Amino acid sequence: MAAQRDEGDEVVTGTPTAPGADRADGAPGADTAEHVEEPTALTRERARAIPEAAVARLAVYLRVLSGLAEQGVNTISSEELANAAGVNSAKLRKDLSYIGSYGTRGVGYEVEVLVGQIERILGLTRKHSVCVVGIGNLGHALANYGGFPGRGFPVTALFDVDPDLIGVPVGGIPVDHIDDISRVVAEREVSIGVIATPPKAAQEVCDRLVAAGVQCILNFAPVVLQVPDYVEVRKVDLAVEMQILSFHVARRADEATESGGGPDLSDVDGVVIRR
Amino acid sequence: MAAQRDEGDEVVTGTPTAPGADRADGAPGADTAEHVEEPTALTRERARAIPEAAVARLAVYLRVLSGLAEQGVNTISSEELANAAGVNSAKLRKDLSYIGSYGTRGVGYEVEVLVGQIERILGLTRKHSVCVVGIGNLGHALANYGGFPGRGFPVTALFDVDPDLIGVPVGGIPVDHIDDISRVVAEREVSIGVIATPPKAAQEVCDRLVAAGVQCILNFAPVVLQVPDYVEVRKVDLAVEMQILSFHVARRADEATESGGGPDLSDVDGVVIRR
DNA sequence: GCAACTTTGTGCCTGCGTTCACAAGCGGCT
DNA sequence: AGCCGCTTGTGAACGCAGGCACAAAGTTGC
Ligand SMILES: NC(=O)c1ccc[n+]([C@@H]2O[C@H](COP(=O)([O-])OP(=O)(O)OC[C@H]3O[C@@H](n4cnc5c(N)ncnc54)[C@H](O)[C@@H]3O)[C@@H](O)[C@H]2O)c1
Ligand SMILES: NC(=O)c1ccc[n+]([C@@H]2O[C@H](COP(=O)([O-])OP(=O)(O)OC[C@H]3O[C@@H](n4cnc5c(N)ncnc54)[C@H](O)[C@@H]3O)[C@@H](O)[C@H]2O)c1
Repeated sequence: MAAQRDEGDEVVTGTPTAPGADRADGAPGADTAEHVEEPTALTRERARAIPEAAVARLAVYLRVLSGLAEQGVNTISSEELANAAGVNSAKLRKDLSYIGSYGTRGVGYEVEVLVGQIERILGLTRKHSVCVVGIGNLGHALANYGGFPGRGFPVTALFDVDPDLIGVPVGGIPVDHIDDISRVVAEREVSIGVIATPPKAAQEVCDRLVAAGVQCILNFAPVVLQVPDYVEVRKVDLAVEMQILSFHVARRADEATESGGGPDLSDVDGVVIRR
Repeated sequence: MAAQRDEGDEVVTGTPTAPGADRADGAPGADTAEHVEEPTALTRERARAIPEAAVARLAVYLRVLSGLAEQGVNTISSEELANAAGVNSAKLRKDLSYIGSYGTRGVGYEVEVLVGQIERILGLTRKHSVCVVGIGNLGHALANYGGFPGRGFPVTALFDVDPDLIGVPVGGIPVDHIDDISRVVAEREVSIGVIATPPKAAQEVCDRLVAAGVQCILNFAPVVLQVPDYVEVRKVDLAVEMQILSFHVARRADEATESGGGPDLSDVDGVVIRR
């Protein structure tokens, strides 16, 4: 594991991890003892010193930066970039500091350098082959979408169970039967699986993907998938998004109601306070 | 009057989340009866005190509970429900406690009651009319999707600029021209707008939605939208999701490398350091 | 070469969200 | 009726993320 270091040499001095993260109290859990990890082990295991929230933002910065690069912009300050990305500039600088120090004080960041570094951290220097399972409404849209290949995520395999779809090319790629998933996934070195099947089939499809060796899954079906620890799942749940928006609508209506007598809805209050 | 300005000046557009989070609600439980406070104020405050993360989970619980209700399940414990929803049971109980105390100690929660209460909090007792702008690949999928109406989010309007699409029904609804957006949105009382146009058109479409009175937006285009404070935006960014997965792939490969000590290994590395 | 200015990188504080652990409450069993 | 075991609801601790503010570090101008 020798410390391999890239061109960027310097290495950020660790960040978080307070040394004295020991448990203060003396009373360990009564029931489940579990295992407590200790700093050293934890340190290595958690090579992910980068908070996931920061990773998500890095992806956004990357997009903004790519756009700037195309426009011929060479350097940009944290203030400007933060503005374009819709975040606080201090947060942006902190996010960037997780990946190293690539800025020049008094000047800003070199767009190209930042693009390169973020891509490196996000693992975009490799291509990540993607497969889509369930070529219905959504699956078709995904297969036809041109935005993925351009960003290093070529869709290389499509699966379904519908006999009418098997063999038919969608977005240039012929649909394979789900039963061939293991073989095809191995052949095309698929590393990310996208689930766009009806909810009922999602868990089974997920299991098959995992069995085929896929360790990263993006799930569009509105179900909670059960997977082994080593598999990473992200979900896109439109119904949940809608409901969150609905919650805000309700909140807003609630506040408005307060001043003006609302129509009939009376149930809004009563949220209550019981204790 | 839209009050929407673009990048030109620094609008700042406050942080995306938590608009006026200055509240330092002090007494959550308030079991001390002595300090009497006005129910109204507290009610409202209480309501808005639900963390957004909890709202998102409530939506998930709701789905699980709805499924259980259909299966004829009457009661369920926090442990079971937490399991089904993929969260920690303590967290689940705390989430539920935000909306009131509807459980029975020693027994659990009555499914129907919980469903009703969560729906109330999420504002699902009203229908929220949805419009989709940009009827391309994704827009078609969304328009054809049957899952929204069933959950209280009927899609009632579709917009595009492509003359070939105008008037053509998709999923039973004829596509209107974007220029008619204000009128149509008002007529059909649209409260949620979905943006599925190419990135370049997204900000403009967003501005039009806002001008038309839509205060909740779900954005699929990979751009950071600028909106007035009172508008709630949620985004679904597939590229970002992919990149987060990619990050995990890279990290994993990194860890593997560590033990194996691969010779050539590519560039992925040096992600972190810490000491 | 020095001073004034700009912008980064980060220590520190604050606040939120998560998790633990347990008293309180409820039903059932004896 | 009273006890026992189960499950809720929540106070409290903890850890992480966000944001401020400033020293460090670099640039530009004189
Ligand atoms: N269409 C949307 O806009 C939309 C929006 C939000 C969520 N979703 C979710 O995405 C998923 C797909 O939606 P859709 O509208 O494309 O559905 P769809 O019914 O149009 O397509 C589903 C496809 O999956 C295939 N399929 C079924 N079982 C399968 C299996 N075991 N293995 C492989 N393929 C299988 C079907 O043959 C079909 O082609 C659903 O879970 C839906 O809830 C869709
Ligand atoms: N298709 C996917 O699976 C997918 C996946 C991720 C993200 N996205 C994003 O979703 C958006 C839509 O993707 P798509 O594949 O459906 O694109 P698309 O090109 O198929 O469709 C875009 C539609 O928007 C319409 N349009 C263009 N300008 C408009 C305007 N000013 N007002 C109204 N309508 C306008 C076009 O006429 C077209 O019908 C894009 O931003 C894309 O990046 C799509």
